[in-house]
Amino acid sequence: MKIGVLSKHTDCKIETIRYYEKIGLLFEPARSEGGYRLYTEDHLKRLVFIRRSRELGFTIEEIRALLVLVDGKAVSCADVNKIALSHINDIKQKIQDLKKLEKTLSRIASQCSGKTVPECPIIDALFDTKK
Amino acid sequence: MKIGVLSKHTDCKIETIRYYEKIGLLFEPARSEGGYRLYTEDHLKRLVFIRRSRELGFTIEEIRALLVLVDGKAVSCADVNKIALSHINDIKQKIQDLKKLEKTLSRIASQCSGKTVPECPIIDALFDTKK
DNA sequence: ATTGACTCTGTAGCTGCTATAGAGTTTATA
DNA sequence: TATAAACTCTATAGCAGCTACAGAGTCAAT
Repeated sequence: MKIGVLSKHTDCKIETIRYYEKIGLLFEPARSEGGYRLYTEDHLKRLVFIRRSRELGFTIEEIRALLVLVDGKAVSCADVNKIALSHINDIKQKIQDLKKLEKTLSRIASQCSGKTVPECPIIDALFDTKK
Repeated sequence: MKIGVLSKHTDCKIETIRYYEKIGLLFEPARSEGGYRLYTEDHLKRLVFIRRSRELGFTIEEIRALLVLVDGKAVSCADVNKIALSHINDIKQKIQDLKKLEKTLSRIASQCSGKTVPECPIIDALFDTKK
């Protein structure tokens, strides 16, 4: 399977596939006589894993850690669970932060009349250090 | 006011202040004989504005747009409101996306026994293209 | 034989900083 | 007054996670 085919199967850009190889997430594939990369089903499976993990917001380093476990003979579910739970906590934290942000911004914006006037409560609020 | 003093007043690293100057958010200040930057109260106010906006998640380009309005003679509250509302919508969208993510991940992780066993439902789920 | 589609490597760009290196300047102390 | 300490200068490279070139070579079909 050439890189373009793999790319279409995984919805992953060709450059990104080469990037994953470069940073060591994907094993180097065999090459054709002319030097084209030739991928196997194993590469496809692995790339699907990587893309799915990225979709779920795992960082490259987290994925690297997961792949070490995958590559190990016996996967320890406890290790995997640890990474996943830590990631879930990160997401929860981000949601909380964003909610707070949205509240603050909405409060500020609600003071705006929307008319074209020389003074603007939003701008004033941004010049202000107080929360 | 030298850059170190401005840095302390605004909780903004020296490198970041120089960076803001380089990308045109901060006006170039006067210089001392030896070439040190000398800031005024206006610079301080403007930097507070930038930092506060960043805290609220505005991007550099959004801040650039806000500053154009600030620098204009009469601030149109309608224009400012437009930028702010668009930003609030971005945040709301991000919250929704993260919530969905968390739900999916939690569902996957809940299937994990946490024991050290050879098979792992989290890993299996990551190998799976289906959501 | 030639066209077109594909792939190759290498490098630079994106956001918003942060962190060096190596030099020069200012201020405080001896 | 000398000198050390603290500060600042410019320029460049690095972070994540890709993406987008340029310029060359390869493969498949006509």
